[in-house]
Amino acid sequence: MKNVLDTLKERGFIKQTVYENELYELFNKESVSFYVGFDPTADSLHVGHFLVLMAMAHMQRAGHKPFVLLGGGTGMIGDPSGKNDMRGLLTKETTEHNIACFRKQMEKFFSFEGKNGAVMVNNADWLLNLNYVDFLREIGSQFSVNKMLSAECFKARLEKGLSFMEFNYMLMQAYDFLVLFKKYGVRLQCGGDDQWSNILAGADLIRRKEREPAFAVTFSLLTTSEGQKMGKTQKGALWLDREKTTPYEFFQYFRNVNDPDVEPCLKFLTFLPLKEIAELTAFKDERINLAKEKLAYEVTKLVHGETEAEKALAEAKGAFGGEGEMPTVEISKSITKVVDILIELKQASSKAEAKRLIEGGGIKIDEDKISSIDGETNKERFILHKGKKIHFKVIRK
RNA sequence: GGGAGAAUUCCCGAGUGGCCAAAGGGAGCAGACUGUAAAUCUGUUGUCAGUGACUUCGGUGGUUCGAAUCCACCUUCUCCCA
Repeated sequence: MKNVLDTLKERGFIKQTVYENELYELFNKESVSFYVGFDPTADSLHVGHFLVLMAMAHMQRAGHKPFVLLGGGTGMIGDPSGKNDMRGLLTKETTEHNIACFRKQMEKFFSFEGKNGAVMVNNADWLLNLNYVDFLREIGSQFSVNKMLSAECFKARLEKGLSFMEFNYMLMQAYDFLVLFKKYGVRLQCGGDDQWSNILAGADLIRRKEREPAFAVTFSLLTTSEGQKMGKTQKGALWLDREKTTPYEFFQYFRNVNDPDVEPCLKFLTFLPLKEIAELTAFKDERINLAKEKLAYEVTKLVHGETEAEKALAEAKGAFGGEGEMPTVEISKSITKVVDILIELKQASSKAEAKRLIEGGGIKIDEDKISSIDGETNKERFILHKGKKIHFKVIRK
Protein backbone atom coordinates (compact mmCIF):
# COMPACT_ATOMS: atom_id res chain seq x y z
CA MET A 1 0.00 0.00 0.00
CA LYS A 2 1.09 3.50 -0.75
CA ASN A 3 2.63 5.32 2.15
CA VAL A 4 0.13 7.87 3.37
CA LEU A 5 2.85 10.46 3.79
CA ASP A 6 3.32 10.36 0.03
CA THR A 7 -0.40 10.74 -0.54
CA LEU A 8 -0.58 13.72 1.75
CA LYS A 9 2.45 15.31 0.20
CA GLU A 10 1.17 14.92 -3.34
CA ARG A 11 -1.95 16.71 -2.38
CA GLY A 12 -0.10 19.44 -0.61
CA PHE A 13 -1.29 18.77 2.91
CA ILE A 14 2.03 18.61 4.68
CA LYS A 15 3.49 21.82 6.00
CA GLN A 16 6.00 20.74 8.61
CA THR A 17 7.16 17.45 10.10
CA VAL A 18 9.73 16.18 12.57
CA TYR A 19 11.86 13.07 12.06
CA GLU A 20 10.21 12.60 8.73
CA ASN A 21 12.22 9.59 7.61
CA GLU A 22 11.57 7.76 10.83
CA LEU A 23 7.88 8.54 10.57
CA TYR A 24 7.82 7.35 6.98
CA GLU A 25 9.21 3.99 8.06
CA LEU A 26 6.70 3.75 10.84
CA PHE A 27 3.83 4.30 8.42
CA ASN A 28 5.16 1.48 6.27
CA LYS A 29 5.57 -0.85 9.18
CA GLU A 30 2.38 -0.59 11.17
CA SER A 31 -0.98 0.99 11.74
CA VAL A 32 -0.11 4.22 13.47
CA SER A 33 -2.35 5.77 16.09
CA PHE A 34 -2.45 9.52 15.63
CA TYR A 35 -4.48 12.32 17.03
CA VAL A 36 -5.79 15.74 16.21
CA GLY A 37 -7.19 18.14 18.74
CA PHE A 38 -10.32 20.22 18.27
CA ASP A 39 -11.48 23.02 20.49
CA PRO A 40 -15.22 22.81 21.02
CA THR A 41 -15.71 26.55 20.86
CA ALA A 42 -18.72 26.43 18.56
CA ASP A 43 -21.51 23.99 17.92
CA SER A 44 -20.36 23.23 14.41
CA LEU A 45 -17.16 22.64 12.55
CA HIS A 46 -16.29 25.02 9.75
CA VAL A 47 -14.22 24.83 6.57
CA GLY A 48 -11.09 25.51 8.54
CA HIS A 49 -11.52 22.06 10.05
CA PHE A 50 -12.49 20.56 6.72
CA LEU A 51 -8.96 20.25 5.47
CA VAL A 52 -7.79 18.58 8.65
CA LEU A 53 -10.68 16.13 8.54
CA MET A 54 -9.75 15.24 4.98
CA ALA A 55 -6.18 14.57 5.99
CA MET A 56 -7.42 12.34 8.78
CA ALA A 57 -9.66 10.51 6.34
CA HIS A 58 -6.72 9.86 4.02
CA MET A 59 -4.78 8.49 6.92
CA GLN A 60 -7.55 6.25 8.07
CA ARG A 61 -7.99 4.92 4.54
CA ALA A 62 -4.33 4.03 4.61
CA GLY A 63 -4.95 1.89 7.66
CA HIS A 64 -4.01 4.21 10.48
CA LYS A 65 -6.09 4.89 13.53
CA PRO A 66 -7.39 8.39 14.21
CA PHE A 67 -8.04 9.75 17.66
CA VAL A 68 -10.17 12.83 17.90
CA LEU A 69 -9.22 14.77 20.97
CA LEU A 70 -11.82 17.23 22.07
CA GLY A 71 -10.62 20.08 24.16
CA GLY A 72 -13.26 19.93 26.85
CA GLY A 73 -10.55 20.82 29.33
CA THR A 74 -8.31 23.03 27.24
CA GLY A 75 -11.33 24.78 25.79
CA MET A 76 -11.90 26.16 29.22
CA ILE A 77 -8.56 27.89 29.03
CA GLY A 78 -8.30 29.04 25.44
CA ASP A 79 -5.39 28.72 23.08
CA PRO A 80 -3.49 31.98 22.75
CA SER A 81 -1.75 31.11 19.48
CA GLY A 82 -3.00 33.17 16.61
CA LYS A 83 -5.38 35.11 18.77
CA ASN A 84 -5.09 38.76 19.48
CA ASP A 85 -7.22 38.72 22.54
CA MET A 86 -8.17 36.32 25.20
CA ARG A 87 -10.99 34.09 24.18
CA GLY A 88 -14.27 34.03 26.00
CA LEU A 89 -14.30 31.07 28.32
CA LEU A 90 -16.73 28.25 27.82
CA THR A 91 -19.00 26.65 30.31
CA LYS A 92 -19.08 22.94 30.79
CA GLU A 93 -22.57 22.59 29.34
CA THR A 94 -21.90 24.33 26.05
CA THR A 95 -18.69 22.38 25.69
CA GLU A 96 -20.53 19.11 25.97
CA HIS A 97 -23.19 20.17 23.54
CA ASN A 98 -20.57 21.22 21.03
CA ILE A 99 -18.75 17.94 21.32
CA ALA A 100 -21.90 16.02 20.44
CA CYS A 101 -22.38 18.18 17.35
CA PHE A 102 -18.79 17.67 16.22
CA ARG A 103 -19.08 13.93 16.31
CA LYS A 104 -22.07 13.88 14.01
CA GLN A 105 -20.23 15.94 11.43
CA MET A 106 -17.05 13.95 11.67
CA GLU A 107 -18.83 10.70 10.97
CA LYS A 108 -19.19 11.86 7.39
CA PHE A 109 -15.46 11.91 6.94
CA PHE A 110 -14.22 8.84 8.68
CA SER A 111 -15.57 5.81 10.40
CA PHE A 112 -15.81 5.29 14.12
CA GLU A 113 -16.24 1.55 13.58
CA GLY A 114 -13.81 -1.28 13.04
CA LYS A 115 -10.33 -1.99 14.16
CA ASN A 116 -8.87 1.27 13.01
CA GLY A 117 -12.07 3.16 13.65
CA ALA A 118 -11.72 6.63 15.03
CA VAL A 119 -11.82 7.09 18.77
CA MET A 120 -13.09 10.16 20.46
CA VAL A 121 -11.55 11.33 23.69
CA ASN A 122 -12.06 14.38 25.80
CA ASN A 123 -9.20 15.91 27.65
CA ALA A 124 -11.56 17.14 30.33
CA ASP A 125 -11.36 13.56 31.60
CA TRP A 126 -7.80 13.95 32.72
CA LEU A 127 -7.25 17.68 32.89
CA LEU A 128 -10.09 18.71 35.13
CA ASN A 129 -8.97 16.76 38.16
CA LEU A 130 -5.29 17.40 37.92
CA ASN A 131 -3.44 18.16 41.09
CA TYR A 132 -1.63 21.43 40.67
CA VAL A 133 1.50 20.55 42.56
CA ASP A 134 1.82 17.13 40.97
CA PHE A 135 1.36 18.59 37.54
CA LEU A 136 3.98 21.23 38.09
CA ARG A 137 6.46 18.71 39.40
CA GLU A 138 5.87 16.14 36.72
CA ILE A 139 5.24 18.25 33.64
CA GLY A 140 6.07 21.82 34.52
CA SER A 141 9.61 20.85 35.37
CA GLN A 142 10.15 19.74 31.79
CA PHE A 143 9.49 23.12 30.27
CA SER A 144 11.78 26.08 30.00
CA VAL A 145 10.08 29.41 30.16
CA ASN A 146 12.92 30.98 28.25
CA LYS A 147 12.32 28.59 25.43
CA MET A 148 8.59 29.04 25.48
CA LEU A 149 8.89 32.78 25.35
CA SER A 150 10.96 32.55 22.23
CA ALA A 151 8.19 30.60 20.47
CA GLU A 152 6.52 32.49 17.70
CA CYS A 153 3.06 31.88 19.06
CA PHE A 154 3.75 33.83 22.22
CA LYS A 155 5.79 36.63 20.72
CA ALA A 156 2.84 38.54 19.39
CA ARG A 157 1.04 38.19 22.65
CA LEU A 158 3.96 39.40 24.69
CA GLU A 159 3.35 42.83 23.28
CA LYS A 160 -0.38 42.76 23.83
CA GLY A 161 -0.45 40.95 27.10
CA LEU A 162 -0.82 37.30 27.93
CA SER A 163 -2.40 35.87 31.01
CA PHE A 164 -0.65 33.16 32.98
CA MET A 165 -3.60 30.92 32.34
CA GLU A 166 -3.13 31.08 28.59
CA PHE A 167 0.58 30.68 28.94
CA ASN A 168 -0.14 27.25 30.37
CA TYR A 169 -2.11 26.14 27.38
CA MET A 170 0.97 24.73 25.75
CA LEU A 171 1.73 22.55 28.75
CA MET A 172 -1.76 21.17 28.78
CA GLN A 173 -1.69 20.29 25.12
CA ALA A 174 1.69 18.66 25.53
CA TYR A 175 0.32 16.74 28.45
CA ASP A 176 -2.60 15.55 26.32
CA PHE A 177 -0.20 13.98 23.91
CA LEU A 178 1.63 12.27 26.75
CA VAL A 179 -1.59 10.89 28.18
CA LEU A 180 -2.71 9.57 24.82
CA PHE A 181 0.68 8.03 24.27
CA LYS A 182 0.58 6.20 27.57
CA LYS A 183 -3.04 5.17 27.34
CA TYR A 184 -3.40 4.29 23.68
CA GLY A 185 0.08 4.32 22.24
CA VAL A 186 -0.59 7.40 20.14
CA ARG A 187 2.67 8.43 18.54
CA LEU A 188 1.74 11.19 16.20
CA GLN A 189 -0.06 14.46 16.60
CA CYS A 190 -1.33 16.38 13.61
CA GLY A 191 -2.98 19.73 13.34
CA GLY A 192 -3.13 23.04 11.56
CA ASP A 193 0.12 24.84 11.12
CA ASP A 194 -0.87 27.37 13.76
CA GLN A 195 -0.56 24.51 16.22
CA TRP A 196 3.06 23.80 15.42
CA SER A 197 4.55 25.00 18.71
CA ASN A 198 1.99 23.21 20.79
CA ILE A 199 2.35 19.96 18.89
CA LEU A 200 6.10 20.11 19.03
CA ALA A 201 5.96 20.66 22.77
CA GLY A 202 4.02 17.43 23.16
CA ALA A 203 6.33 15.38 20.97
CA ASP A 204 9.32 16.72 22.85
CA LEU A 205 7.73 15.93 26.16
CA ILE A 206 7.25 12.29 25.20
CA ARG A 207 10.76 11.98 23.86
CA ARG A 208 12.18 13.49 27.00
CA LYS A 209 10.06 11.81 29.63
CA GLU A 210 9.41 8.44 28.04
CA ARG A 211 12.46 8.23 25.81
CA GLU A 212 10.19 7.01 23.05
CA PRO A 213 9.78 8.31 19.51
CA ALA A 214 6.90 10.69 18.99
CA PHE A 215 6.05 12.64 15.88
CA ALA A 216 4.49 15.88 14.80
CA VAL A 217 2.94 16.82 11.49
CA THR A 218 1.19 20.02 10.61
CA PHE A 219 -1.03 20.66 7.63
CA SER A 220 -1.14 23.71 5.45
CA LEU A 221 -3.85 26.14 6.31
CA LEU A 222 -6.59 26.58 3.79
CA THR A 223 -5.92 30.01 2.38
CA THR A 224 -6.94 31.79 -0.76
CA SER A 225 -4.42 32.76 -3.37
CA GLU A 226 -4.37 36.16 -1.72
CA GLY A 227 -3.27 34.68 1.55
CA GLN A 228 -6.59 35.15 3.27
CA LYS A 229 -8.16 32.44 5.31
CA MET A 230 -10.69 30.59 3.19
CA GLY A 231 -14.26 30.18 4.18
CA LYS A 232 -15.06 33.61 5.40
CA THR A 233 -18.40 34.89 4.26
CA GLN A 234 -20.44 37.90 5.14
CA LYS A 235 -22.10 35.80 7.80
CA GLY A 236 -18.79 34.82 9.31
CA ALA A 237 -17.39 31.36 8.88
CA LEU A 238 -18.57 28.83 6.35
CA TRP A 239 -20.04 26.13 8.55
CA LEU A 240 -20.49 22.45 7.94
CA ASP A 241 -23.80 22.52 9.77
CA ARG A 242 -26.71 22.94 7.38
CA GLU A 243 -28.59 25.03 9.88
CA LYS A 244 -25.81 27.59 9.90
CA THR A 245 -24.79 27.44 6.26
CA THR A 246 -27.29 25.91 3.88
CA PRO A 247 -26.04 23.30 1.41
CA TYR A 248 -26.82 25.75 -1.37
CA GLU A 249 -24.72 28.50 0.17
CA PHE A 250 -22.02 25.98 0.80
CA PHE A 251 -22.13 24.85 -2.81
CA GLN A 252 -22.07 28.40 -4.08
CA TYR A 253 -19.08 29.32 -1.98
CA PHE A 254 -16.98 26.74 -3.73
CA ARG A 255 -18.58 27.37 -7.08
CA ASN A 256 -17.24 30.91 -6.78
CA VAL A 257 -13.71 30.43 -5.51
CA ASN A 258 -11.02 32.32 -7.33
CA ASP A 259 -9.47 30.62 -10.33
CA PRO A 260 -6.10 29.90 -8.73
CA ASP A 261 -7.77 28.34 -5.71
CA VAL A 262 -9.61 25.65 -7.63
CA GLU A 263 -6.74 23.24 -7.88
CA PRO A 264 -5.64 23.32 -4.24
CA CYS A 265 -9.24 22.99 -3.14
CA LEU A 266 -9.78 19.96 -5.33
CA LYS A 267 -6.67 18.36 -3.92
CA PHE A 268 -7.49 19.15 -0.35
CA LEU A 269 -11.22 18.83 -0.16
CA THR A 270 -12.12 16.03 -2.52
CA PHE A 271 -10.94 12.47 -2.99
CA LEU A 272 -10.71 12.83 -6.75
CA PRO A 273 -7.59 11.24 -8.19
CA LEU A 274 -4.80 13.67 -8.99
CA LYS A 275 -4.97 12.74 -12.64
CA GLU A 276 -8.57 13.82 -12.87
CA ILE A 277 -7.83 17.03 -11.03
CA ALA A 278 -5.05 17.83 -13.45
CA GLU A 279 -7.43 17.34 -16.38
CA LEU A 280 -10.09 19.50 -14.79
CA THR A 281 -7.77 22.37 -14.08
CA ALA A 282 -5.86 22.25 -17.33
CA PHE A 283 -7.71 25.25 -18.73
CA LYS A 284 -7.28 28.73 -17.38
CA ASP A 285 -10.07 30.54 -19.18
CA GLU A 286 -13.80 30.19 -18.76
CA ARG A 287 -13.52 26.43 -19.08
CA ILE A 288 -12.29 26.50 -15.49
CA ASN A 289 -15.94 26.83 -14.60
CA LEU A 290 -16.36 23.12 -15.17
CA ALA A 291 -13.74 22.45 -12.54
CA LYS A 292 -15.45 24.82 -10.15
CA GLU A 293 -18.74 23.09 -10.63
CA LYS A 294 -17.16 19.73 -9.99
CA LEU A 295 -15.42 21.07 -6.91
CA ALA A 296 -18.61 22.50 -5.48
CA TYR A 297 -20.49 19.31 -6.21
CA GLU A 298 -17.92 16.97 -4.68
CA VAL A 299 -17.44 19.08 -1.61
CA THR A 300 -21.14 19.44 -0.98
CA LYS A 301 -21.62 15.73 -1.50
CA LEU A 302 -19.00 14.99 1.09
CA VAL A 303 -20.44 17.27 3.70
CA HIS A 304 -24.16 17.13 3.03
CA GLY A 305 -24.61 13.94 1.05
CA GLU A 306 -25.36 13.17 -2.56
CA THR A 307 -29.01 14.21 -2.51
CA GLU A 308 -28.20 17.66 -1.22
CA ALA A 309 -25.37 18.04 -3.68
CA GLU A 310 -27.66 17.19 -6.59
CA LYS A 311 -30.22 19.60 -5.29
CA ALA A 312 -27.73 22.41 -4.88
CA LEU A 313 -26.39 21.78 -8.36
CA ALA A 314 -29.88 21.84 -9.84
CA GLU A 315 -30.74 25.00 -7.96
CA ALA A 316 -27.59 26.66 -9.13
CA LYS A 317 -28.29 25.72 -12.72
CA GLY A 318 -31.81 26.99 -12.33
CA ALA A 319 -30.67 30.28 -10.94
CA PHE A 320 -28.00 30.88 -13.52
CA GLY A 321 -28.84 28.81 -16.52
CA GLY A 322 -32.54 29.54 -16.79
CA GLU A 323 -33.80 25.99 -16.48
CA GLY A 324 -34.02 23.94 -13.37
CA GLU A 325 -34.75 24.28 -9.74
CA MET A 326 -34.45 27.19 -7.42
CA PRO A 327 -35.54 27.75 -3.87
CA THR A 328 -39.28 28.19 -3.59
CA VAL A 329 -40.88 30.27 -0.90
CA GLU A 330 -44.46 30.86 0.00
CA ILE A 331 -45.54 34.16 1.44
CA SER A 332 -48.82 35.58 2.55
CA LYS A 333 -51.05 37.23 -0.02
CA SER A 334 -51.29 40.31 2.13
CA ILE A 335 -47.72 41.22 1.34
CA THR A 336 -47.59 43.27 -1.81
CA LYS A 337 -44.82 45.78 -1.33
CA VAL A 338 -41.49 44.71 -2.71
CA VAL A 339 -39.79 46.12 0.35
CA ASP A 340 -41.82 43.86 2.60
CA ILE A 341 -41.25 40.84 0.40
CA LEU A 342 -37.51 41.32 0.69
CA ILE A 343 -37.79 41.38 4.45
CA GLU A 344 -40.05 38.35 4.45
CA LEU A 345 -37.46 36.44 2.43
CA LYS A 346 -34.75 37.60 4.79
CA GLN A 347 -32.91 39.27 1.94
CA ALA A 348 -32.90 42.54 3.82
CA SER A 349 -32.66 42.99 7.54
CA SER A 350 -34.46 46.31 7.60
CA LYS A 351 -36.69 48.36 5.40
CA ALA A 352 -33.90 50.82 4.92
CA GLU A 353 -31.69 48.08 3.57
CA ALA A 354 -34.43 46.84 1.28
CA LYS A 355 -34.87 50.33 -0.08
CA ARG A 356 -31.20 50.71 -0.65
CA LEU A 357 -31.22 47.51 -2.68
CA ILE A 358 -34.04 48.77 -4.81
CA GLU A 359 -32.45 52.16 -5.27
CA GLY A 360 -29.24 50.47 -6.30
CA GLY A 361 -31.12 48.62 -9.02
CA GLY A 362 -30.47 45.22 -7.52
CA ILE A 363 -33.99 43.86 -7.42
CA LYS A 364 -35.91 42.34 -10.28
CA ILE A 365 -39.26 40.64 -10.31
CA ASP A 366 -39.34 38.26 -13.24
CA GLU A 367 -37.55 40.41 -15.78
CA ASP A 368 -38.76 43.78 -14.59
CA LYS A 369 -36.39 45.88 -12.63
CA ILE A 370 -38.00 47.48 -9.62
CA SER A 371 -37.18 51.13 -9.81
CA SER A 372 -39.31 52.67 -7.09
CA ILE A 373 -39.04 51.97 -3.41
CA ASP A 374 -42.83 51.92 -3.35
CA GLY A 375 -42.92 49.13 -5.91
CA GLU A 376 -45.67 46.57 -5.45
CA THR A 377 -46.69 43.37 -7.11
CA ASN A 378 -49.92 41.42 -7.26
CA LYS A 379 -48.58 38.45 -9.14
CA GLU A 380 -49.38 35.16 -7.50
CA ARG A 381 -46.16 33.53 -8.54
CA PHE A 382 -43.03 35.18 -9.74
CA ILE A 383 -39.30 34.95 -9.59
CA LEU A 384 -37.52 37.46 -7.46
CA HIS A 385 -33.92 38.25 -8.31
CA LYS A 386 -31.60 39.93 -5.89
CA GLY A 387 -28.44 40.83 -7.66
CA LYS A 388 -27.16 38.26 -10.06
CA LYS A 389 -26.76 35.38 -7.72
CA ILE A 390 -29.77 35.16 -5.48
CA HIS A 391 -33.08 34.05 -6.91
CA PHE A 392 -36.32 32.87 -5.38
CA LYS A 393 -39.45 31.42 -6.77
CA VAL A 394 -42.13 33.18 -4.78
CA ILE A 395 -45.71 32.04 -4.41
CA ARG A 396 -48.22 34.31 -2.74
CA LYS A 397 -51.18 32.61 -1.16
C1' G B 1 1.34 48.37 45.57
C1' G B 2 2.24 53.29 42.77
C1' G B 3 1.72 56.17 38.21
C1' A B 4 0.03 57.08 32.96
C1' G B 5 -3.36 56.16 29.09
C1' A B 6 -7.35 53.74 26.26
C1' A B 7 -12.61 52.10 25.31
C1' U B 8 -16.25 55.17 18.75
C1' U B 9 -20.91 52.52 14.22
C1' C B 10 -19.27 44.84 11.19
C1' C B 11 -13.46 45.50 11.83
C1' C B 12 -9.36 49.11 11.95
C1' G B 13 -9.39 54.11 13.01
C1' A B 14 -10.44 59.91 12.99
C1' G B 15 -13.35 63.01 15.91
C1' U B 16 -12.12 66.45 22.15
C1' G B 17 -19.10 71.16 23.55
C1' G B 18 -23.24 72.72 18.67
C1' C B 19 -21.80 72.48 11.30
C1' C B 20 -21.71 64.47 14.08
C1' A B 21 -25.48 59.29 12.27
C1' A B 22 -20.13 60.73 13.22
C1' A B 23 -13.75 61.59 8.32
C1' G B 24 -10.74 57.71 6.10
C1' G B 25 -9.59 52.64 5.16
C1' G B 26 -11.00 47.47 5.26
C1' A B 27 -15.04 44.20 4.69
C1' G B 28 -20.17 43.57 2.96
C1' C B 29 -24.18 44.64 -0.50
C1' A B 30 -25.76 46.51 -5.32
C1' G B 31 -24.59 48.61 -10.51
C1' A B 32 -21.12 48.51 -15.00
C1' C B 33 -17.56 45.03 -17.20
C1' U B 34 -17.28 39.45 -17.18
C1' G B 35 -16.78 33.32 -17.08
C1' U B 36 -22.04 32.61 -11.27
C1' A B 37 -14.24 34.23 -11.20
C1' A B 38 -10.52 37.93 -10.11
C1' A B 39 -8.99 42.95 -11.00
C1' U B 40 -11.10 47.76 -12.10
C1' C B 41 -14.73 51.73 -11.90
C1' U B 42 -19.60 53.67 -9.61
C1' G B 43 -23.21 53.77 -5.78
C1' U B 44 -24.33 52.25 -0.89
C1' U B 45 -23.49 50.62 4.38
C1' G B 46 -27.89 52.98 12.31
C1' U B 47 -33.51 52.61 12.42
C1' C B 48 -38.27 54.47 11.05
C1' A B 49 -40.38 57.90 7.78
C1' G B 50 -40.57 61.33 1.04
C1' U B 51 -36.88 67.10 2.72
C1' G B 52 -38.04 65.08 9.11
C1' A B 53 -37.89 62.15 13.53
C1' C B 54 -35.73 58.61 16.68
C1' U B 55 -31.67 55.46 18.92
C1' U B 56 -26.05 55.05 18.88
C1' C B 57 -19.80 56.54 20.45
C1' G B 58 -17.65 50.76 27.47
C1' G B 59 -21.51 51.40 32.06
C1' U B 60 -24.12 54.65 35.61
C1' G B 61 -25.09 59.38 37.24
C1' G B 62 -23.99 64.77 36.72
C1' U B 63 -22.74 69.88 34.42
C1' U B 64 -24.99 72.52 30.14
C1' C B 65 -30.03 75.55 26.16
C1' G B 66 -27.00 71.55 23.89
C1' A B 67 -22.21 66.12 25.12
C1' A B 68 -19.01 60.87 21.41
C1' U B 69 -16.60 65.30 23.23
C1' C B 70 -16.59 68.34 30.20
C1' C B 71 -17.05 66.19 35.59
C1' A B 72 -17.70 61.91 39.18
C1' C B 73 -17.91 56.91 40.09
C1' C B 74 -17.70 51.93 38.03
C1' U B 75 -16.04 48.03 34.47
C1' U B 76 -12.45 46.18 31.12
C1' C B 77 -7.83 46.63 28.65
C1' U B 78 -2.83 48.60 27.64
C1' C B 79 1.72 50.85 29.19
C1' C B 80 5.49 52.49 32.87
C1' C B 81 7.67 51.95 37.92
C1' A B 82 8.00 48.29 42.10
